[in-house]
Amino acid sequence: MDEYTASGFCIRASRGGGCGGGGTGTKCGRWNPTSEQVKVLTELFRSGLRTPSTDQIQKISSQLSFYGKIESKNVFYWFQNHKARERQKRRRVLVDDANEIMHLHHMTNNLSSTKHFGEEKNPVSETIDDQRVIETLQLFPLNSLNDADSEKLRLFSTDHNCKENNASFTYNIMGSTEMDHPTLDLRLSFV
Amino acid sequence: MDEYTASGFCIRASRGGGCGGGGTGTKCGRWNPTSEQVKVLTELFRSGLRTPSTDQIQKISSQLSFYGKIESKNVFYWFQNHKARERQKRRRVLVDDANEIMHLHHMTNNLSSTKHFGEEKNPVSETIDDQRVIETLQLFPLNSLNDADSEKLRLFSTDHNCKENNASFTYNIMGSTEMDHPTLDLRLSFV
DNA sequence: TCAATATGAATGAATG
DNA sequence: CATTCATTCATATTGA
Repeated sequence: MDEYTASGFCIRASRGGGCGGGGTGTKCGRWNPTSEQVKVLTELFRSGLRTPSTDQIQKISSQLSFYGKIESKNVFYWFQNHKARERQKRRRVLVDDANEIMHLHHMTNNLSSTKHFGEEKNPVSETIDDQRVIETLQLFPLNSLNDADSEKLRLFSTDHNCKENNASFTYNIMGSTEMDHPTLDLRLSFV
Repeated sequence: MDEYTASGFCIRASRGGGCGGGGTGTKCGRWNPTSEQVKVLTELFRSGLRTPSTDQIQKISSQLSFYGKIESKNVFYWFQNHKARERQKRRRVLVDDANEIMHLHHMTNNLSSTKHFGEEKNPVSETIDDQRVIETLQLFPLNSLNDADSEKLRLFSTDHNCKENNASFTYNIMGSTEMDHPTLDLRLSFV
């Protein structure tokens, strides 16, 4: 459940508060890496370092302290976060790309080449002409779900045969008083 | 032009805002959610969804891409931000209430000792009296960690005494064009 | 035009 | 290693 872990309180004082001592004018609170520090860390990461050992962390921290205040734990966390986030990013990008391809597939199937005009768009990547894609999708008539879209039909069907089959993500037309779009079936989201 | 009057000192080079690395637009523009997308997300949130799992995020994103360009990342951030900001708001309200109660407390203390209600702290949350907790924690020595964290102890609380111990520094001046600082000898890091 | 605000994006620091 | 939270940065939007 939403048990709030009785944990981390951020104990930070306000800006410029105590934190005492600091000769380098370091702000109390969390580590604020210097651009040089980030540069070096990134370089290390790029060179293949992922999970530095304690010794390596110590050394790196020691060296990076040349550019500003730093602790070993900062280095440790930096690598942890960097690694995790790169992994996340990769995962999400992959899925997103798959989705986009699916959408483009649908689009081209539906529109059937009514877009020759303006074709001089740079085909470098699918990300360049975002606007166009967005417009296209937005203009895409929601009612034009003809039988060709078997998949979409299935997705948008108010059918409720997907009780425990979490594999299928179904829509559930809500009251539809003036809802011009299908809504997510929230029940499935809490499985 | 970019005069940051109050906060200023944004010395960090390109952290954060960078449009690097396969972001949404891949150009510096950030995701601009459609009203339908926002509507659906808000509905999900209102229905109790706070931290969707990765799968849920991907599904939501996939479905919302029907209304416009969107990435999993956007859904992820949306929920993070929404949740955090609701929490912020609530916390502020709580603090305000606490202050008010304190005021009332003072007043009623002067008047009489009628403070029977409100005595039982609701165990729901530990954040009721932030001020008090914060003060306590700040005074807390922070050394009282149990041996369960021996590993972390060894790593975290040992150094950060970045003195002039540069004897062990190993510099490797790279033939960089305008590198005004010494660089880490990466070879040391991979031993 | 320029502020204040809302909000998308990022990241440091944890926790399990 | 994954997930989460607090905080901060940056920008789009909006109001005066």
